[in-house]
Amino acid sequence: MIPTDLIKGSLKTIVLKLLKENGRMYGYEITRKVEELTDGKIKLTYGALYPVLHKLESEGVLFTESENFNNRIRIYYLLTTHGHSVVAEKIKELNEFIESLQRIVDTKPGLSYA
Amino acid sequence: MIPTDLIKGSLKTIVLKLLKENGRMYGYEITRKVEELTDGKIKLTYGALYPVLHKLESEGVLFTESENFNNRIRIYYLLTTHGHSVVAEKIKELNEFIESLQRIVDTKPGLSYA
DNA sequence: TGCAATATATAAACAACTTATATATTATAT
DNA sequence: ATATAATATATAAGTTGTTTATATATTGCA
Repeated sequence: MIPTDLIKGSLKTIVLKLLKENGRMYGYEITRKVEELTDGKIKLTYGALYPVLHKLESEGVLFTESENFNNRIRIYYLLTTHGHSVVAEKIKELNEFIESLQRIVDTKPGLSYA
Repeated sequence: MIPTDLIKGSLKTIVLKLLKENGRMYGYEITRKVEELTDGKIKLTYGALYPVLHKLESEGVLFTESENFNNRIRIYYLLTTHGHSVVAEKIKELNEFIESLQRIVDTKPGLSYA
């Protein structure tokens, strides 16, 4: 419903925010959660999600815990100590972004009816 | 202040919304207006803005009017008839996106304090 | 005289995402 | 029995889009 190009830049922050909230999550779970929170309006693709998770891991923002669940491997992602401070900053930026977008979109369409 | 990667996907919609609002604008004016509306938090780069404007023109969403102002050429961009219906759709999508982001960011950080 | 602001534009390099593909298990429906 | 959907992770090629650097030119201010 919401075109993917709108979501692009926010993907990293969304992932970090969810991990902060839920302690630890695996990839598939993250996509489900985002769909649930947005009534199916935002659907993350794995081709975008996994590279982001791997990159955040290589940057020391996340670390993983592998577990066996019903003969399937589940890779949980968790925030590192450093990751916790990164999330706080990212969420602040996202809030500023949301505010800025609202100011742009909410401006009245001219006072033509006044 | 707001990292550019957050803005990326919304650039097109922001430009279209401003053109709808102001009738016609030139590139430099668009960057000024966005800075003004967001207290300097969003700064568009020309390397991103002009390709977007040119693409929208080639798609028939915008058309241009060149004028001479103080010996400088100003290229005004305006919405075509088709462009007007595109903007309406884009703004709707952006509003849905903003709502979705808010739902993700506003969820309580666990009921750990309840 | 030089710097900042105004004004548009392109190109090379880089980053990021989409689409397609591969693999494997479990549950549900037919 | 068999097929399909859901669960689950991952990579690669191709495409798209952005950053950074660069070019050009005028006006106003110090």
